[in-house]
Amino acid sequence: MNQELQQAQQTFIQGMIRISHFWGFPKAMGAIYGAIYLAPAPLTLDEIVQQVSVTKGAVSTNVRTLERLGMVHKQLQLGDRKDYYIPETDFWKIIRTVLREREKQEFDVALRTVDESLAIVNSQGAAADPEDAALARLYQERMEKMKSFFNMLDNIVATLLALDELRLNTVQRLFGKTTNKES
Amino acid sequence: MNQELQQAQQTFIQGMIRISHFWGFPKAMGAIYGAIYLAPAPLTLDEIVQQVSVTKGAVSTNVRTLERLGMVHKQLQLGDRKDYYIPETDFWKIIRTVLREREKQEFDVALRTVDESLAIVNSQGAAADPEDAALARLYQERMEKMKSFFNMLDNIVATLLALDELRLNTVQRLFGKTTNKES
DNA sequence: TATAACGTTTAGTACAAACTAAACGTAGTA
DNA sequence: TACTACGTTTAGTTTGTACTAAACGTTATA
Repeated sequence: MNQELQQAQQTFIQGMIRISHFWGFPKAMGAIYGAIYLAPAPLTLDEIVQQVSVTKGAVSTNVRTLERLGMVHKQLQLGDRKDYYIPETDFWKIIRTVLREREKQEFDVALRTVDESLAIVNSQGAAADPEDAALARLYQERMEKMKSFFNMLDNIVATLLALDELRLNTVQRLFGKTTNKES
Repeated sequence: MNQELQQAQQTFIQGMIRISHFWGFPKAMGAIYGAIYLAPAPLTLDEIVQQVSVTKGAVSTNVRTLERLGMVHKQLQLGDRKDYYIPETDFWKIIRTVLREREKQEFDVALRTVDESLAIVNSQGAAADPEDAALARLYQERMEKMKSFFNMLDNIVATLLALDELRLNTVQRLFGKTTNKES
């Protein structure tokens, strides 16, 4: 591989590291995905180790979560103990998997937590102290408001997840045309 | 404040802590927002310190970023050096501000980084080595693909930011009705 | 059966980021 | 003018987490 290509790859990987870090994922994870994404052929664990400078153990764990998120796929061959990794290049598919695996759970937790607090407020009858009663009403109102917001997010995500690839193409047509930032 | 209300508040704040942490914000930030969100009256810095158990310095810095994200608002009174904080309760407004302040920037950075790598690949003429030439083509193809994806995200975010509150009501009507998870 | 080539697990380390405690600057107040 | 009551800044500490290095288990191969 010549000079420019190597530099382009490294720059790209640096970008992936940054993005990964920003979204709260390990930096190595971004680097690894970058390497696999640009590879002309399926990569083995040791090849990844060589390309990004990270130990085998770290690559092993990171590549596993990448696979869990549907960002890479493992390819196995008979009579060969090596694992070969290829990138998932359909980013909409990735987003859907990540939403399902990671965000969805957390949305549900958020919903449940607010609900739990709300249940505590509701559990008490009319408070003796009128000041407490007013506070209880405020709590109910505010918590209900947040709850319905979370519910809405939940519905939006659920809708996204329900979209099949055909409809995603529609999204792409909707937002893809207006390239307002061409270089 | 009676027992149940206090417990409800604490549970709620715990939830905010968790959510904040999940989204990569400081935990104290979530707690502080939770306290302000449930307060029946504007809170001063020292009152916040008392409600969430965090030192004044931490509250000072966290409340500032909360204000920058449009999640709370500072209220000043003449002849009073104290700062009074009230919550922003319009979550769609918050999302728009956060997108603008935080994610938008990062989307742009991501776009630029990929663009930069692409520029390096394009800078070199046809490679001497045919293998390098093939690799260069792959890089171009893959990087272009990611670039257009980022561009699309950028457009979606831009569209969201352009939505005024009137249209957001439409979103709410669209996704708000189907409450599939009532408790 | 020993050896080499895999991926995984684990114990220890390094680092970034959030927090605490305290000093600080400033503006009202006696 | 000293004193008090604020919010902010800073130096130091803590903590969680991602990483390294190395041991490990397993499977193919000589």
